[in-house]
Amino acid sequence: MSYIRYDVDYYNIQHGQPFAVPTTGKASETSETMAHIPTSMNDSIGPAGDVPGMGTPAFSPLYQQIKILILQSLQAGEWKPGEVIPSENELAARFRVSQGTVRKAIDELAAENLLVRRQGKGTFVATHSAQHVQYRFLKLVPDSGEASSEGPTQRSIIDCKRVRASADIARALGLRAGDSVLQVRRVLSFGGVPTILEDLWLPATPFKGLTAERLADYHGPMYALFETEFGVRMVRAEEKIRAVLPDGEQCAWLKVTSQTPLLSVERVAHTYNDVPMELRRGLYRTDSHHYLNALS
Amino acid sequence: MSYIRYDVDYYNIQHGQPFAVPTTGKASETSETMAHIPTSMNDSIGPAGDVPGMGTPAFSPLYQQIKILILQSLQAGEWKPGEVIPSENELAARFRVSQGTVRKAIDELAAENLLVRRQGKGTFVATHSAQHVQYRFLKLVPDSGEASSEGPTQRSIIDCKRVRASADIARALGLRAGDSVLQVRRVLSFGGVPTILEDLWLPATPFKGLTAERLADYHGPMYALFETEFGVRMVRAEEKIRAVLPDGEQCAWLKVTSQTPLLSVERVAHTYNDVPMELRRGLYRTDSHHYLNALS
DNA sequence: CAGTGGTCTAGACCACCAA
DNA sequence: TGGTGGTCTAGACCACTGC
Repeated sequence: MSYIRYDVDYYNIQHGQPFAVPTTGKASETSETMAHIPTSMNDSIGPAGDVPGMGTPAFSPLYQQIKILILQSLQAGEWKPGEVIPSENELAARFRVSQGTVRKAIDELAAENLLVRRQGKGTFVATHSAQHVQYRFLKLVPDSGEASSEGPTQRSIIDCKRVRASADIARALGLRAGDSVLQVRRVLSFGGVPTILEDLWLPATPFKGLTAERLADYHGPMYALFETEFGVRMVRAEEKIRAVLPDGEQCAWLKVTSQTPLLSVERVAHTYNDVPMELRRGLYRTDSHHYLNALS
Repeated sequence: MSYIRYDVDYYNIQHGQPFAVPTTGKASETSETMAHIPTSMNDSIGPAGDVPGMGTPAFSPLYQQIKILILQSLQAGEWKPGEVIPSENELAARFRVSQGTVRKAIDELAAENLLVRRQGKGTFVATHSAQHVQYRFLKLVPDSGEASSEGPTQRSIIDCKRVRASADIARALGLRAGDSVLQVRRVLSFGGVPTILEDLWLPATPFKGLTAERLADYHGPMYALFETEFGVRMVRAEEKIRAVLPDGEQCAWLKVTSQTPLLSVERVAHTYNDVPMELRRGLYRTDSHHYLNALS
């Protein structure tokens, strides 16, 4: 019951007292920072399935609330990918909590790969541009040796057009069938061998202005382009993998026969708050590469 | 170098009384906690872990050392799968560190799925037997609905024999070619449809006494059997996935044509300390199932 | 009710980095 | 040298579980 005090939203809604107060007293009585929390974050706080009014305390630890506040700042673009965020002490002062509580919030965000800590330097917003995390979502690796030993990666954009979403594409992206989406097709080649054929669909609104030319001109991961040009940061994804045989057109692009089994990889990528922002259907040749997955 | 004072006294580990001791004077004067270590234990202390001549890259935080100690107890079977381990306070007393340090060690072990915390009850050794974590390593899921909606899972052991390891199997298991291994073949069917054909190889020594009959009699995940009958706990694994076409025998077992593309999933599973203990080659039908992978 | 894990705080010191 | 994250401690209180 007394822990309710730590739940910013809940308390805010019910009593209009918009800040967290330690039960052991002695904390300051005013908090400007907590005061401008938008009430729109109701939906994302607390354990799911909690129905207010029935005495169920929507208990959410302080550090979780801090985590959400940081998440909102990330989402709002207060700190951009690759930039430093304020130090733990600064954030602690801003949120009127101890440094240890901020630390725990950042720990979780770092564990989810949204932030990257660097001792002595600060905490940075994760990016798809950084050299050592390029192609974070691509699990296809060469059978032998390092990625660099196979020669350069070539990207060629085949197509980028505006189409109406079919039912399944709309469903995956949280749109309505017929809504406008961008459809991109490209081929990735490793050491001159076409290895990946991808079709991807993006909601037209956030990606307004994306063209095949811009895609072709950009050197670096596509997700890095999305970050810098459209402010869309892919944060999480899930893939459904099957074995398939290619149709005639696919054979041509990948230069394989119609009897060559391929991996079909359907990926849905999400931004913050699990909002789906991309559907991608890839065909992977696995004659000299394999999909590598770690289980733990 | 200065942090070496936190290094654990390995002499005492051997005698069942592991604890951390200060080895440099400077900090221990200001550390009351460390100061109340009985002097009777201090006299057995050497310059622990400090390798003369080389630099000192051997910096390991206290909680990492505690983590290793807990790991060793797990490995030694001091606590068995499904059992509770001592409470944080008990472990803190045993290792002569604060409860918070033990907590951080356990946090990491829980993040690696070696331990499971349950508020109010204790911390438990993870197991493959538990209902809600069954088939932790199996990522093949039905295309629609829940696993239970597809009818029962049938396991049939086709074969279990002792063979000499080929070069590649020996390499994967850290053995020498020609070493004795157990080879098991089985089929998993879902709702009557044969879906997974697996060959797996186990080092013969730790699995001495495993027979097809024992495998067939056991109801539950194979990894649970390994735990309870052979004391081998699989903790981590990695899979290499390809698309392939089956040969004649494989077609027969899976009841598919030779033109049906299948997922080839090669898994190496490891026990504690990353020791490989199983090589498994699976063929998955993906006509009504798919391999589901979460990226983050 | 006692015991367990979970949260929060405060303060100290260490390792790392850049200026 | 000062600032940042990283480690460690101590003590308080809360939430959950089972007797």
